Amino acid sequence: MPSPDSAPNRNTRQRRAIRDAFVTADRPLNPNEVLELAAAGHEGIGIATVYRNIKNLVEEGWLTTVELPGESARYELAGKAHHHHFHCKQCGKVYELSGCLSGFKAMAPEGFEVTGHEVLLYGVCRSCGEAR
Amino acid sequence: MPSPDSAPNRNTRQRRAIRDAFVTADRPLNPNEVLELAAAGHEGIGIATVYRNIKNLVEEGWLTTVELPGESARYELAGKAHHHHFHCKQCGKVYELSGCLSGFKAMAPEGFEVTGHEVLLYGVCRSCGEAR
DNA sequence: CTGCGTGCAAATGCTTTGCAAAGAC
DNA sequence: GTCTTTGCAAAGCATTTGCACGCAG
Repeated sequence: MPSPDSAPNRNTRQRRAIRDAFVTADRPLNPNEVLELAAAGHEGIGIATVYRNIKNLVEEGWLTTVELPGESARYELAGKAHHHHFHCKQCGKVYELSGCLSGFKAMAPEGFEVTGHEVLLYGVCRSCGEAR
Repeated sequence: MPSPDSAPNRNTRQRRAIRDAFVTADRPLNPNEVLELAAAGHEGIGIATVYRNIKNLVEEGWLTTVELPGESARYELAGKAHHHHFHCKQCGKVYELSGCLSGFKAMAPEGFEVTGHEVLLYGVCRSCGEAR
């Protein structure tokens, strides 16, 4: 065992399909969405494989976890600029927002050190709004 | 069935214990914390009963749900003013904040209707910061 | 008394894991 | 050929539900 880390990480058909799903979708996906997207073009792919690869890609730093209150975890491509998300109450999809607000540190009481924040907007996305 | 709603809602020892737990703790609790707190002074109480009563109290409007990313749902007394939460990375406790920011609507793209938002601050709370 | 509420255990849904077989290199 | 990855099915957890008994009203 030379280097302590360095996962071999073979380039299988399934792993390729999963990565493609994220690149193509370009929005946070949960394991189930990944399964559907990855299984779409290709033949069958197991849900366990999806979970294993996602965990793997997160450890590699290729994906980051997006946790929304009350939802199961989703994942998106890592390396994007600081951003937050919009959750459509109608279709359930999650979109990425750009930009952010400042002044969060002022919300905490004295003596509390703020090291990060999370913002989530709820509402109706454009396609759902137009459809109504 | 005269009135369509109006749950009879009997005042049992267990329900009293659960309500006490929330009043005493005065911070968001998850079902497991409720179980421990409610079971503390009194004799045994079932986890199923905790879940059933929490769901009940939420429907009644006595509790509201507090969903934190990556955590199981917590609940707190309803009727408080609009506020957000602070999650201490050290001790894991969740605190209530007062105040809020404005300008969230501007974060969404055109065509997206924003009906609500959620803010969560992460960091180190006062007691953990002092202890260091 | 009359039923609602409780407790237990079984059911459920999502995620993880064990193991033998298939595939990457 | 060797060693990782897959697929299936079983195991784990947290939460929910069915059912018979117990307690509140």
